[in-house]
Amino acid sequence: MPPRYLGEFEQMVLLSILQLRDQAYALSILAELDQRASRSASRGTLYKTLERLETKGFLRWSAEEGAPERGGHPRRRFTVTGRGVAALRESRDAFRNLWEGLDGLVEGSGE
Amino acid sequence: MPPRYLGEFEQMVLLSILQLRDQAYALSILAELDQRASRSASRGTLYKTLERLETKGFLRWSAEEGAPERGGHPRRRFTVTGRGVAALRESRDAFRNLWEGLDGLVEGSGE
DNA sequence: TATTCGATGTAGACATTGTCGACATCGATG
DNA sequence: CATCGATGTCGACAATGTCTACATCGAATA
Repeated sequence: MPPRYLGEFEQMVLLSILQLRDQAYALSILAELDQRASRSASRGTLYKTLERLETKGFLRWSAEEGAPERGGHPRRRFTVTGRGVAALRESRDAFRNLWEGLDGLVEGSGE
Repeated sequence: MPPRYLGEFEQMVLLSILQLRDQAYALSILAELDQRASRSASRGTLYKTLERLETKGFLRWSAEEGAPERGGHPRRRFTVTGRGVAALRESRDAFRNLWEGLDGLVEGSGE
């Protein structure tokens, strides 16, 4: 039975792809992650996650068409599948319920 | 160097404790998780997470004082530390930025 | 033209987190 | 005394997070 939930980083990656629309390439995902979530990760880390996410059917990719083809490898463009979006939504809802009413409490004086 | 981020389940556990205020006992945390996030987990899973969270300084616990003392073990009451709250806040902010503007997109027609 | 650089991606290893089931304690009940 | 219920502890293993090599190939450059 495959895992039922998305890990923390997996969610971030999926969300970054969604944000980038048709510009979701590995390197730009890394930049998006860094900008929006102040989260830095190596390319290896990202690719591993991308690979697992694909295996689970949460994302797809296609080699960039009619593109400059500058490197030794064709650049891959990633897109989130419907299942991926659904998983994201479920997780978001769960957290919304868990956070309900806590914002003020958490924003006030600590400890 | 200890890990910088909270895992998905760790966040949920911390949030459940916050929701329960002074009623955060292991079994009630499990119930809270199930009710708010439809997330079920065994006691073993929860205790392991609780133990790791404590090691990282994100939560504390105290044996229930002047209580009925019904079982072989004193019941433990959990509370989130200031560091725990801060970690939660950071994670929440990161996700807020990542979700920015995507709600509509995700709510609409799928795939 | 040989070297280096930049943009990609792959592979393998290992650390952290998520997950359980089995085991143990002890008062209350049958 | 055998069970049950409320607690916790342990040890094993699966899933996720993370990095450092390593490899390719066009372009820029020495």
